Amino acid sequence: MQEKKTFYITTPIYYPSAQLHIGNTYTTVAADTMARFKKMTGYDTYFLTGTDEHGQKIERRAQAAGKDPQVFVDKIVEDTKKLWKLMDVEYDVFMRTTQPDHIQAIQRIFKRMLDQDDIYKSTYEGQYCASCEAFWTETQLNEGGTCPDCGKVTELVQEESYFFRMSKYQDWLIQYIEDHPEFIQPPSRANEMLQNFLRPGLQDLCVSRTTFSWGVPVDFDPKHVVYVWIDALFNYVTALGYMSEEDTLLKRYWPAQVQLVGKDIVRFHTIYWPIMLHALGLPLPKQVFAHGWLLFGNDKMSKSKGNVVYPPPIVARYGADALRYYLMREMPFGADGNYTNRALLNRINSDLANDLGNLVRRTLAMIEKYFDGVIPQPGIYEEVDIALREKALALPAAFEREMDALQFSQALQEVWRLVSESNRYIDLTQPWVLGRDDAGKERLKTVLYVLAEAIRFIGVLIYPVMPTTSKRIHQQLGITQDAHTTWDSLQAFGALPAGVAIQPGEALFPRVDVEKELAELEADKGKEKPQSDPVPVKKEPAKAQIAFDDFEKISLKVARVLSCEHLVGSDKLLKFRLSLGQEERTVLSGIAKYHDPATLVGRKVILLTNLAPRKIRGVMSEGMLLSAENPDGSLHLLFADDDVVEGAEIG
RNA sequence: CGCGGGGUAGAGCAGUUCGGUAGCUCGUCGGGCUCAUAACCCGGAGGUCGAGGGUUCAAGUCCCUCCCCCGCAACCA
Repeated sequence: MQEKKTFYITTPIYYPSAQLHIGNTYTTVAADTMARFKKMTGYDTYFLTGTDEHGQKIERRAQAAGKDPQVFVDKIVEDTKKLWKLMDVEYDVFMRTTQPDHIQAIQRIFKRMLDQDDIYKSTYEGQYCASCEAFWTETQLNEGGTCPDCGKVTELVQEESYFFRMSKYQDWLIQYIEDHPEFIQPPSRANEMLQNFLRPGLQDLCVSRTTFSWGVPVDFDPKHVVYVWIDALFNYVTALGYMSEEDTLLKRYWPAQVQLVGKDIVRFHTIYWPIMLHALGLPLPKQVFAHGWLLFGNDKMSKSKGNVVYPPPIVARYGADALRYYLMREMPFGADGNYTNRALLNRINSDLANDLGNLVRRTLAMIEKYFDGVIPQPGIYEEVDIALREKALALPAAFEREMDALQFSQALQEVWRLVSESNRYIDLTQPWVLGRDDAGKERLKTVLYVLAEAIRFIGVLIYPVMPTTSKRIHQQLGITQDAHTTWDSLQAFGALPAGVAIQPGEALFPRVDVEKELAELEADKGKEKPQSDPVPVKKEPAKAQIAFDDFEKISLKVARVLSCEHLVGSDKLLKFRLSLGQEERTVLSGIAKYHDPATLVGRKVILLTNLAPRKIRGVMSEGMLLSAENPDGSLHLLFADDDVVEGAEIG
């Protein structure tokens, strides 16, 4: 049996000191897209993501929260996994540096480095801020030598530390980078490393700490813990069983084909990491790809600026696929990009709703209309048909070329060329004219088949980026066999089975009202508490099922607000005078904080009319107004359409 | 001279490796079509390609000088 080619891809392991945001999501979705693509094209694929859970910052955060560090990170890890699930990220392994097997492997690695004299014990000297318990370099300090974090005066402190002999390997690495231009991508990053760090000369790297204890203990010198460089970077191989008894995965997948990193951690992944791998006799990853950052508008995302974007509210509104598409399409991978809600919404409307969604819908609608929803058997291909067919057949190669270069945006652009061409094809062939007579209908069979087949191609190609939409498209085309949705099925134009009933469903991507959505997203953000659960859904135990008879006991009616005012002596209550047509009632409602009474007069509201009357603050309230409660506790009155007559029964 | 990235139509970007009529998306204006999610298709307007100088038959693209913006200090992608 022939061995499949392997493809190992990693994201950085994230630091779980706070909720992950859209930047982390960007990297991870990119890795997922790549992994799905490689899997689809026949590679034996392995995809790693995870969390780097040690270090002083987490130790302090946990302390501040009054929690054990492990408990603290467990919670964030749980949220992180939920986020990946929400984003349809299918990793093969979620690596955590607090796993026992990792800890043991790190201890062995540390010992081995010491034994072969790559690590030595010495003292670390630096400016230390006692308040922050952190070392700073001279250049990091404020003018006057104060701590950049808290502004207090720092002191020169010595700490016993283990050091890795980076300098020993620097010439080897310079040579390696020069000999392997593909190793660091984009190439400008390689320049940066060579100019700034490698050529000026590397300093030996401090690889242990004694100032905190939340880390992998150095087993032969227990007052030290292994510092992040070794602890975190080596996860990429300990996850495969390096330094354990079971290392078949390591043999199978290492070296990685691609390691994705943000531009801020390029140095660690292209200098320290390769040197340490080399020192241990391991091969280097084929490529370290540094992508840019997602900026908000032109600003850095920053909690203090209040512009950090979190995916869950976006996914809740538009679905994971829309966000995945935007992230992969909007900016070239490698350069910085801007995230704006407006750009996202515009992409959803133009690319997804207008171009793709509408193409699918209009095609299916015509198959429905002219052939009773059954995909027709094509006849002889004419010139226009052949032109579209050739474009479709040429697509996979172009797509693969761009994907292999991690140019997701370009790859999608290629697919959208076929989307456009297909829309154009409809204009050229004018199916609605063909449908008018029998002669035209023969020709129409071919036209609609060609269209449906082009859509099948599109469905297959978008799978890595939009897995759900891909499936929906194929479902709507009535495809039931997986063989018709594989990469190999794109070798021939015509795999779509004729004579099968299509299954038209909901619009793939409904158009959105940009201005309205922008306002609502903005409102969502105000209510959202970034430190809280990323899925801002209050989980209350579901109420027990009721019988219809139970519902029948309730009388809901539409009422018109005749007057509304603050109830004197209460800051919560509004006093309503309501008309139900035949009768009028007085009702109190505890929504004064969220509604201005003046704006409510004349509105149609929903009243629970048969609730037992109750005296509140001396006023008899005859019923209850329905309102909705947001997760933040705010209350919003529910309104009925103006067309509804007052007194109308609701049921 | 610290290092890197960038300055191209109203907006967002590609094109610069290996000089040869300035391109894409959105927006805008006009037309077409009516199968479709007011969607789709065609066409137009709109740019001294940051400034100046140089090389060349020819420069957004090569060379020199200068100006401006952004990162390298993070919420660490």
